[in-house]
Amino acid sequence: MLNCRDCPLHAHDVFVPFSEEDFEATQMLKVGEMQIEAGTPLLAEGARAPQLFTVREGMGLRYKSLPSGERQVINFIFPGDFLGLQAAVMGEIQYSVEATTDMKLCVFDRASLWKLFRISPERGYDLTWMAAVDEYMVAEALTAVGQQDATGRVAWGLLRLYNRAASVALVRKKDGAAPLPFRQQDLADALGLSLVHTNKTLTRLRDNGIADWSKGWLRILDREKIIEMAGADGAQPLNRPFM
Amino acid sequence: MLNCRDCPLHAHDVFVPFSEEDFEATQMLKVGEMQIEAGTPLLAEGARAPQLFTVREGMGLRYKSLPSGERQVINFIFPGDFLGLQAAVMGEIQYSVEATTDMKLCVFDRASLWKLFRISPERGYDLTWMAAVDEYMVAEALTAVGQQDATGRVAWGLLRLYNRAASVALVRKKDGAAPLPFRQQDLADALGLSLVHTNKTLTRLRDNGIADWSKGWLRILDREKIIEMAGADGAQPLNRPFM
DNA sequence: CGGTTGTTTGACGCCCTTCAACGAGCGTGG
DNA sequence: CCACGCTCGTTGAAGGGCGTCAAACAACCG
Repeated sequence: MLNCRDCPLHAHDVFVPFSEEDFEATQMLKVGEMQIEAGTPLLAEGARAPQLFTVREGMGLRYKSLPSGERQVINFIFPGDFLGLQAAVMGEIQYSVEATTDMKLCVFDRASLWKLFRISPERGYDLTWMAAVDEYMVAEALTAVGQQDATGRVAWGLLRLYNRAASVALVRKKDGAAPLPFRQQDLADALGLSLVHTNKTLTRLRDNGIADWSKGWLRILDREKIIEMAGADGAQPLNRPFM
Repeated sequence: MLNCRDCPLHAHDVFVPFSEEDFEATQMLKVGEMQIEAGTPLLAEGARAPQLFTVREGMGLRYKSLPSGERQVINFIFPGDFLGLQAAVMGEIQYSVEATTDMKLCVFDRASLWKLFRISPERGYDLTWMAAVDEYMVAEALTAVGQQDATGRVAWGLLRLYNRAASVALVRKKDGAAPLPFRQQDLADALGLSLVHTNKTLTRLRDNGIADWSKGWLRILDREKIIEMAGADGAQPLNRPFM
């Protein structure tokens, strides 16, 4: 089992460095590792998962389904994301998580989560911080979906995905492209747009030399422009702890 | 200064009861009280507020502004809400909070928040819980705004507002009406709809005997129907701690 | 090579936005 | 006491952005 000290996630600047105590407390909570294949559901709405996960490799989707059968993608999952915290503290899972690519996960015991707060107040603080960052990201999505038109939303979505990929060093050196293993339908469900209109908007962004997402890779061609279209400041993802 | 033991918020079932230690730890962090008038900004985007607030009385809005001048209402503020946690852990405020009615607040010192985790692991755990609940609520809003049409969104918004008011005993006995001091523009900005269309949808709900929001009071006329229209289960707001 | 999944493109229509104007309520000042 | 201005709610008309329907294309796979 990989020692937390050797976790490759520490290499990335977005993540706040661990102290000696952080390593010990985190290691104590870790109960194992897990690998799942692309397409596998990891958490399901309404279920009672006894585990918490940190994503070490791979990407996925977090979404909520409606009675009508549609779904809202709440967030895209990247390495460093911590899954199940909401379920752990609130008692029941309110959303589903699915692996889009193969994933490697670290597994933590949900029942002993509260112990972490006692063993290491610093790590407890970090958990609150992580929850706050999650809320911030969802609130940003809500703002984009609620206030922007289709072009703005797609621009915002691509920029967010690119920045998140870049923050964990997934960008390809030779051409600055980020891997994006999702379907257009996934982006459409995240932005509250129809598949068809999402597709047409992506085509327009490509033709206009703004951004090109094809064959699973995303390149930002005009960063200035897409930031403006996304109604965003150019800020990179905020620093945050991970588990 | 009101002692935490005498806080009227304890009367409501939505809130998890305090233990003896919870009282002590909370009281220790409390530095004062504050009253503000309707219309006053409480927190402003980009600012560095040194304080945290628990709403004891009154209602407000939490929103994010775009460069274009529009705003997305992230959530409506009710008694029991804890404000500024995100700012405290993430370092900078990402949204604004405004009082819609007069408000009474308890004030906590931001700088000593991290101490709380050391003094009382239970309260630290509660803070994470509260942050998770916040994220859950924003995610629900995102789902409504992203996947529902105007009727569904307005139904969802009214139902959410009614339930939140009911959970802190704001419902008027004689006719089951909840006070709703907001403007139609506020609801429109929360749902990503234009003011005009929000108004027309509200009129339709009223004419169809679903819900009646007028003169600042909201009555749910057909609970079954509005739950179905909102694409929600009939679940009441989740139990949660408060500060 | 047929089946499946995902992308692309065109046509059509409606839900919602925008523009515009009026009414209601209320506080202020003459 | 009424006039005036301001905010908020209400209503009608017109136009377009985006959803829906439909079908073809591309890639992959057993």
